[in-house]
Amino acid sequence: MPTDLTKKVCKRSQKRCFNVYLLGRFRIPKEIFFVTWEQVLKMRFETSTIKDIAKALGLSTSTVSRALRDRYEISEETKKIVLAYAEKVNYRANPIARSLKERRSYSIGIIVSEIANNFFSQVINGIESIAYNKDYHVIISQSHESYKQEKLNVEHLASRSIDGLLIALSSETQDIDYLRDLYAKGLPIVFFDRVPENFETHKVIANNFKGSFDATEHLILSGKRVIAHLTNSETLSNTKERLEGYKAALTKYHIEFKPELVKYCQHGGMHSAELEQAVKELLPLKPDGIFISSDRLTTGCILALKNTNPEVAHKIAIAGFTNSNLVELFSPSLTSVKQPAFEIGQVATELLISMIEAKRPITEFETKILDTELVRMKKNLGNRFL
Amino acid sequence: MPTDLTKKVCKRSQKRCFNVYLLGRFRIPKEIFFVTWEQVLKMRFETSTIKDIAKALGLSTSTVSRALRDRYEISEETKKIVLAYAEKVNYRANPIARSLKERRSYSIGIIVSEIANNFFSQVINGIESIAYNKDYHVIISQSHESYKQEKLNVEHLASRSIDGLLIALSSETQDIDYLRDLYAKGLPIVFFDRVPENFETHKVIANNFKGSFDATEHLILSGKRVIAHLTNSETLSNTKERLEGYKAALTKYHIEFKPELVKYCQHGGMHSAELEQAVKELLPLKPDGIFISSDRLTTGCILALKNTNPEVAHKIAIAGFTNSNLVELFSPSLTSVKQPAFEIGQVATELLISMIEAKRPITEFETKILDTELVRMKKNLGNRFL
DNA sequence: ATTCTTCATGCAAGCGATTGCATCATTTTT
DNA sequence: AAAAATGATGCAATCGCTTGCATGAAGAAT
Repeated sequence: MPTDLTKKVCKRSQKRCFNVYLLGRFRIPKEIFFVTWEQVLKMRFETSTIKDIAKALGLSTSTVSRALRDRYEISEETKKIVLAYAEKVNYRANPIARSLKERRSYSIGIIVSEIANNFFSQVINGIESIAYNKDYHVIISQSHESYKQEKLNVEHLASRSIDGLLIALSSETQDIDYLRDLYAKGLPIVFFDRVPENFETHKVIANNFKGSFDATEHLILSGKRVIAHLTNSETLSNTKERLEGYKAALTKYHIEFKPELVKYCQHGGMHSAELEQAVKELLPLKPDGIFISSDRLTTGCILALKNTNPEVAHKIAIAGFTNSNLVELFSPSLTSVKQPAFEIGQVATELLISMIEAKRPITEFETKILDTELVRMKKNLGNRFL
Repeated sequence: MPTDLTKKVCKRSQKRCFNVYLLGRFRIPKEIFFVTWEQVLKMRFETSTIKDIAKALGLSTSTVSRALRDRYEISEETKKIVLAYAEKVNYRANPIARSLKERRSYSIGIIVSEIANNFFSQVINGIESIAYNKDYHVIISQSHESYKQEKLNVEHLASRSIDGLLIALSSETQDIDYLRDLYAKGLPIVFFDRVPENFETHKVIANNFKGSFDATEHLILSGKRVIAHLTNSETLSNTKERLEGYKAALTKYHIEFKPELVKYCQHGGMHSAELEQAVKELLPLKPDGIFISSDRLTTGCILALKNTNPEVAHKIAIAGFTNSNLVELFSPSLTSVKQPAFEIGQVATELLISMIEAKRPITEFETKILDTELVRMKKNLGNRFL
């Protein structure tokens, strides 16, 4: 790629010729330019390689490689020399070369709907805490709750040779055959938060049933009787589980379950119109409490309430899943169900890495269920500042 | 790595022997196991390579490679055949191999303090929007406002052969020599939001001066006269610029600048104690307005106010930098300065990619300044629901 | 007809690291 | 003393892809 060279233009086709390099009118010895360009490339990140060390120490590259990896074949003495020299020249193994040779990249892919979502960013922190310790890198992608985007990202990651995948499905996703394909080809996958049925692998979720039960029960115990339920796409695993928790609490207190009080949001609250519509449909039923089943929906619903019906916004008790650390700032205030996001990330990562590093195919899979925490609304606070 | 083999234990040293493989008591022909293991590795991600295509089509790998890359040397006919076949077998170039050969990875590193911060997650969305289009991958790392972590992450990324780096410095960072080193070695770097002085490269920032001026002026025009300023680490570029904007607004309205009304938070509000301390020191000065200069500080300060001095929290007017999309939910409500986060990400990425792909060293650098937006508090809303 | 261009393709050398096996000197065992 | 085992190291192939250059055929220019 000798940019200093004029390439001759072919008279016939008017395209640039190849194999013919001109400097002015003279054919020139290419070496001059090639060497220059090569040097430029070499200079860029002039890091020492195993070869350099080998040459400097009068050893072979294999010996150096083995010494660096602390293999038993190499004598202690040699190891010491190699290690010392490597340290001196600040040698870093080229991870790309290693990946090529070892057919793995020491990186794991993460797919979440939005990193801006508190729950997911906390999960990611959990993932990183484990991954970095075990010397894995993480590559984060966002699906923005779109199936198409999700699939694209996963395939992009797969082509980048990730060693494993951690994924929370988008609210749109129904068809996970593309994941099955990759899984069948040997890509370890661990699902978290939003997990599919009929997919035999490790999964990590919050105790959605209990979280919902607790939140709903809390509303009931505060005297609410007409409790609506605003929730995510019907297809998501946690939507179902949370609905069950809600129902169970109603049952326990002998409150009749009314399907019309349940509203699903296909896009998980990505569009505010969706939420406003749901709120609009719900209000005529005069709910005195709403239980909301996801982070984005919770904040979105309060916003929608405030925007469309400010006069009732403060009269309806709200309990919802959210990992926002700003809940205390919200007005109207609410009771929140916090998922153990950080831990979910940690556990999922541990499972994934165990799969990646397993010597032989795994046949036993677990679904880990971690408890949620109910953070009750500070009652007085809520009123004092109203 | 033939795991099916028992390695004989050396009687002398009690270590496992090498070069000697046993199956039960018999020395066995190693090939059997090696082949098996190789096959397992092969099977994992059984993707077709250029070699496979070449063999199937009776061409050389060079021709296939060139055809796939649409080089002019190859005839249209051959290209068509190769492309069709590649499509058929769903060929994907191995990016690792390509990276090794080309000495670049087609990925760019991002360092932010927290992805959970709305500003940064929006920046990241902007970065992705450009990067993915140009076929670059992004790798996100968080410094958590720690210098040590930041340096570690940058070096980790660099060793992963990123092609370029987008970075917003942590609030702790003072010494950027490690970045200078990498830059000198040829790593393109673009700074955004928190940029260093004396570093000749592209930078992208918000118009911090004007943003601060506007916010402060807004407070003044609402009748406030004792306006405190809560801000980030004194060393950050935007801290200085925002302070200047604040001062300029005071000057314009003939309000005396009082240094004691300015409080710096070294850790950018990562520790709530830091904020509570600042609030505690500020309140005795009886401010009737506070201008806060960063996302995390803004929310953190309101929280601290509410927690420590709920009785005054609603009496002090607050204006602050924040990109939170939940501002409308906050109580007390506030006036916010929104940075053009998405655009900052886009512009920074475009600049970075232009550096990466530049044919020759760049000597002219730009600092792009994008305008902020002032979102005024909804006055009635603020009161009606109090 | 001869020489020069133009086109199309293949050869082979890397990129940096890993690793099976050969080699050889040195024990240890029989 | 001969045979076997051990210990330390090097050779060379390989991962998948890119690319400078050689090659050889066909067409154009002289």
